[in-house]
Amino acid sequence: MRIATWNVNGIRARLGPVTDWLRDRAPDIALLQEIKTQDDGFPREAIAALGYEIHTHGQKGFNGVAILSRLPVSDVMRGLPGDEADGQARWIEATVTGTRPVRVACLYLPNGNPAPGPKYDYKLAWMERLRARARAILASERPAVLAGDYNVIPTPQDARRPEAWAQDALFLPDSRAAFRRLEHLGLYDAIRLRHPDGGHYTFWDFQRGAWERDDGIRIDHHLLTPQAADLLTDAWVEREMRGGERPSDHVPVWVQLDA
DNA sequence: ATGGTTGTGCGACAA
Repeated sequence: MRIATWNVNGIRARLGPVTDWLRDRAPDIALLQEIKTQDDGFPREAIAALGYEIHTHGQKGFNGVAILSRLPVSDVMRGLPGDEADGQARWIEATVTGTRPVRVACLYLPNGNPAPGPKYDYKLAWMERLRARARAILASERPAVLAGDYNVIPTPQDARRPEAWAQDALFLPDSRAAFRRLEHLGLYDAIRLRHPDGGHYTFWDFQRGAWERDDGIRIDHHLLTPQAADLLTDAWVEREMRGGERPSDHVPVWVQLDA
């Protein structure tokens, strides 16, 4: 079972690249963030025609997440629990069954800039809700993958120029500490497990020639329960997608599980 | 210090 997460930065603007990618790379499961459309605006036909079941949690103009799967999907849950008043579409979760069932969550963690301020407060509160949900998923003692745009640079080796991010919500000490708290529950960062060398950036800003300078950061992650980590056979970043036609500012990040 | 770019949707705002 191969699972890819990709912040597409607008599914309608990216429909060509996304359908080409689904056809060429054929992920079993694709977890998309920032679809930037309501559910009824999602281009279902073009993607369903490639053999994918589609489950969306959309929002007008901003945010929005989706699960695309060539394998059977069950028990879909929309919205991160813990705040009934939160209307932002940043979480969808489901069970996908290959040779065995895997619980998969697709998340778009708040950016949090500018920090300090209400947006940063929302980010940290959201991460605390994520921790509660992760704890419940871990308690099932089953294979589960929590993947998406975490908007957190976990360590200095995850940025080409860490000093440039010192005051940014993606790298502030409280953001990194909250990410570590997730890991300390017993979740494993798949790219870190397979590639402890650093680099492996997943995002390059559209501005200032960031891609041409390889001025990247690693903010898109797969966090695995121990039962999923036991099944992990590979993890990689599809870096070359950033140089393609009409790219997103993020690239796909993959895991392969023996499941 | 500022401005640089992209997407949504048509004026800002988010990133």
